[in-house]
Amino acid sequence: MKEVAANFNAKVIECAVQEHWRTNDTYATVKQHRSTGKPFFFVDGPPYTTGTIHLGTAWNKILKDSILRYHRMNGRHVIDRAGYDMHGLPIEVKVEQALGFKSKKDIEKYGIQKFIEECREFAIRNKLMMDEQFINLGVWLDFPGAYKTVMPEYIEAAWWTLARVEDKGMLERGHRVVNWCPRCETAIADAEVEYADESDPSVFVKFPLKGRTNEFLVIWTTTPWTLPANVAVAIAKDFLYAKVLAKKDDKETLLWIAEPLVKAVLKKGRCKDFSIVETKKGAELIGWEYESPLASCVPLQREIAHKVLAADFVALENTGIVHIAPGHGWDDFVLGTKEGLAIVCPVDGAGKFKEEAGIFAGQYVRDSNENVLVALGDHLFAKETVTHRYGHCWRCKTPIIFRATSQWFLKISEMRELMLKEVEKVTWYPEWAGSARFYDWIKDARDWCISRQRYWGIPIPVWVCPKCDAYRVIATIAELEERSGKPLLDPHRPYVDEVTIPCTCGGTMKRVEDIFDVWFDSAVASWATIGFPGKTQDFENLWPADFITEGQDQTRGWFYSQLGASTIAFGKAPYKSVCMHGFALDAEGKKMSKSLGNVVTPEEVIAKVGVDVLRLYILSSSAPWDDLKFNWEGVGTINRAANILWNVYRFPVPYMILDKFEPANKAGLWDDAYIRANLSRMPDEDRFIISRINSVAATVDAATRECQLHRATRELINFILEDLSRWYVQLVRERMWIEGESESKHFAYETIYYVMRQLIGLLAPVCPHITEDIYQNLRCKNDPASVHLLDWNKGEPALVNAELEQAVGIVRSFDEACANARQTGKRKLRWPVAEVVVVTDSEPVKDAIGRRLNAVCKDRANAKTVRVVMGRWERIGWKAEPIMKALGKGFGKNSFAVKTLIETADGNLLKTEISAGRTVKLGNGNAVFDIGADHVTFAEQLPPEVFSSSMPDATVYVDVQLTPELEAEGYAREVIRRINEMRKQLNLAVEDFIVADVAVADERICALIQASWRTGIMEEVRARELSIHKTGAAVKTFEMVKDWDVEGVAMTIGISKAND
RNA sequence: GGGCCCGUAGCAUAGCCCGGUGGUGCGCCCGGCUGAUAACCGGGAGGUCAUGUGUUCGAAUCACAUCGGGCCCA
Repeated sequence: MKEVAANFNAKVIECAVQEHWRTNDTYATVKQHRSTGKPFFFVDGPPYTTGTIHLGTAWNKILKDSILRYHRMNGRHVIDRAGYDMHGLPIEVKVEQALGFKSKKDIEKYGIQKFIEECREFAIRNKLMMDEQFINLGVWLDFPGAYKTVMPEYIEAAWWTLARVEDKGMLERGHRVVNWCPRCETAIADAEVEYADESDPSVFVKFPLKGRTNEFLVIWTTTPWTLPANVAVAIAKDFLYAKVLAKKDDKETLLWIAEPLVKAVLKKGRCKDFSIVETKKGAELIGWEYESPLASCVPLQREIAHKVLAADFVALENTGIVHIAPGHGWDDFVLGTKEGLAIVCPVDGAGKFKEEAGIFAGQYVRDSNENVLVALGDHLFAKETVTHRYGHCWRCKTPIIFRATSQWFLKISEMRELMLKEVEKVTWYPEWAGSARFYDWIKDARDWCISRQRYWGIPIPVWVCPKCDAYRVIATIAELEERSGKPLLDPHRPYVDEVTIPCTCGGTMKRVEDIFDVWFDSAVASWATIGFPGKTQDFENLWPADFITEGQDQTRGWFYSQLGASTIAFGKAPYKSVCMHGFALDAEGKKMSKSLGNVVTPEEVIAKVGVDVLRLYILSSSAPWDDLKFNWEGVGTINRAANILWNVYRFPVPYMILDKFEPANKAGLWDDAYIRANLSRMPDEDRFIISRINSVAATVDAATRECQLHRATRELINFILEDLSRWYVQLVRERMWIEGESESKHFAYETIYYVMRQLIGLLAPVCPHITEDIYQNLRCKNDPASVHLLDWNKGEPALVNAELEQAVGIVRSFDEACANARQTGKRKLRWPVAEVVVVTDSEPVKDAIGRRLNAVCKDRANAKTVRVVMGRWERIGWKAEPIMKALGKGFGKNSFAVKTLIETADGNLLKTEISAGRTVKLGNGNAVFDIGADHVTFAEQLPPEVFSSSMPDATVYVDVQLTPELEAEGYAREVIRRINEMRKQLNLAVEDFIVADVAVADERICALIQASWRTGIMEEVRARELSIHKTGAAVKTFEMVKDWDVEGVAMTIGISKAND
């Protein structure tokens, strides 16, 4: 055992521990040690490799690490491969920005090969940076062996999965409306759309009805640019529609609008005069034909037969008539498919109108809105601007458009039922994350568009024959090489694009150009991480995963993508349990964002308080699934708790070293045999703390098993502060100071050693560095080489003593009540008191304070005696207090006399009689009055210099009255304290001797101390010589002389170090 | 507009499932201890339990509505 640094310096400790782990390869040793245990298959949700980690990412890994460390200590062989998500649009966008690119054309010009190599380089660079940051957090995952979505084996897993999807008939090549980013020129998934406020025109447009003059349908839209693609309007069958005669500027028109909305619409069109000509049910409008108001300038529109249809999504909003452009809206598309409408889409991938859009050709759709309105001319009925939530590309923030294109889909909508069933089988922490949140999300799931028209991703392994249109899904690289007859250098674009396969029809199959949605990459992680399909053994033994944990945003992300892919490929969920965690917010509960300037980085926190405190803070301050409001004060509090842990650990070490203490062990291997064997002979405080640490262990174990790390950590912090520091250490101090051999001291050493060993074991998953540092200093020479090699303590019921814990609880309440009463009585703890009396009716209180822990009570209370009185303490008197209101009623003008009688009567006697239900006669000679229960109340009357305070089930009375003996002791204690203070100021060593002189101004006090305490003081301050005398006598020269005011008595104290 | 979660003293949290005096920590003020000491301990003040309505003898707790925050969706 070594001396321990006086100041707790987390950074120094953590650096040293990390270095120790590196040189001893501790992580590998721990894994090796557990390699024969029951497997615990964990899958790391792969963070995306852009830039540095933030507090939320840190939280995520800290949570994972703590839970996995717990399982390792419980003997599990943890599959702990880290993972990284390294493909996809976010990286492409970053690289594009770095290269100053504006569109896909720039990429093509630059060369796809060069471009993807840039992307690869970017991803790898970031991955290495993130490795380092995670390792600095103390996270023990397999980082060198991490799965990376860019590896050929990984890509193969995605390919294999798609082939499997195809086998199940769940892959569909379809011409559908998808979310489209016109900047990235690709389809994006629902999950990639971000909603933000956008300003758009809100317009009401008149569509002329065919064969009628001056009669129109009025529609509403916020996307005028979709009007060139209009093919129909939709109404609701059951709504009532009105034909309105509207007058404006002396012109009359006939307008069809849903009847309840007429007034509002005409107001927007500034028509003051109008009248309803006729009304019809929506059903009667079906089949009406109309013409496009853009027919003259958009050739495409002239070829379309526009008509009125019914649709159930039409709401009683705006005009009640909905513009339908099946090429540019999801509902429109579904309706169009059902009704056999033309799916027109005169917009290209870059969001520009094609030739068929006539005068708008070449214009960017959002820029063309104004031109469309101009072209509408008189058909524009009303126009205003709205700000509404609109979808944006998650990466480049460009407003998305809907566009009908040819894409590849996973038929999720057909899997919903099975997915919902599987969700129910998964254990969710918290329960509602699955049963409510995730369940609702899946209920509404649509088919998943998995194709992207981009470059940096897993190429979709589909080869199509241009001659016969047949396609083939390739499952593995080997299959591709075999069919193509050529080796594959790299399964990425553009290398894979060059590979062709002969078709059975004689044609040559070419790969479709698309790559996978990056969410599909991570969707296959649970089997890709164990090498499937390349290797199958681990898959058969391990899959599905025992546990995953990610943030609440992954409900629609990874929880979902994995479930979808897995349910199609294997018919079941890829995980058995899921813990959903929250987000890291700022102290006000707002999202941390660069623009708000409220971002706190993990580095900042680590720089101030170190990693373990950050870990303990994050895990203890909120439940995993609640959002974390980051708060520096809270961090400070946890740091203080860590500091107290350090002090508690440090406190006995010097004494143990001095005594060459070594805990009882067998051949250098420590266990708790000594504690078990000697427990019954140990002092109560030792048995208490041993019991407590085992109760705590049981609580911590139960909480951790349920992912309730906040409960586990709070329990541990509470134990350190309350039980260890504030209680046990206070009680055990004197035993540490015993010089020479002592069984009592030895018990204390063994106890505190045992408790520290158990405590650091329980704390090791959360604070891996501090506990390792402490363990390395405490371990016996043949003990396991790391705290992380220890077995978990679930709490040993045989060592738990509930009655004792309860008794100590009572004594601690007593302790607090004493302090309270002393404070009221203005008697410092240093000054002894003659007696403390506890009045109670409770047997447990009586037993704890009066018998079992009486010695502790006396010590804590600094009292000569502590005794318990059941029922009533004879020194407590009762004072009768008249109730004047009642006296006035009962005694009229004699009230005042009665009042005096009551006040001067013997309160005790009065109370006894009245409590027994009798009346008491009080008189002053001339008159006698009957006093009953109505007339008086009783107040407790304490003897002089007795002060009380209440505790649960009892009242504590402290008698602070001084006797000469008590006074002498009190002053003696004051002198001792001051001499010791001066010793410290002189920097004397604990074992140094001194000579001292005390001059006291008050003759009586001087005599008191002199008479009984001179020797006592000399012992306590290690004085060779001590003179106590009245002020004024000649004083020798001392190294230090100080004047003191001791409770109003002036003293001059001089001390010097004794020679020799 | 919809789903889920959260709202308790200046700050952070427990209690809510299963209704019966709202605990705790930090900070603040006062005090104690002085061989854990640039540490440690005690006491005190501080609460419309977001708001409103309902159920009930009784609501922080149950129900409904509103407001505010977060995540997700349309």
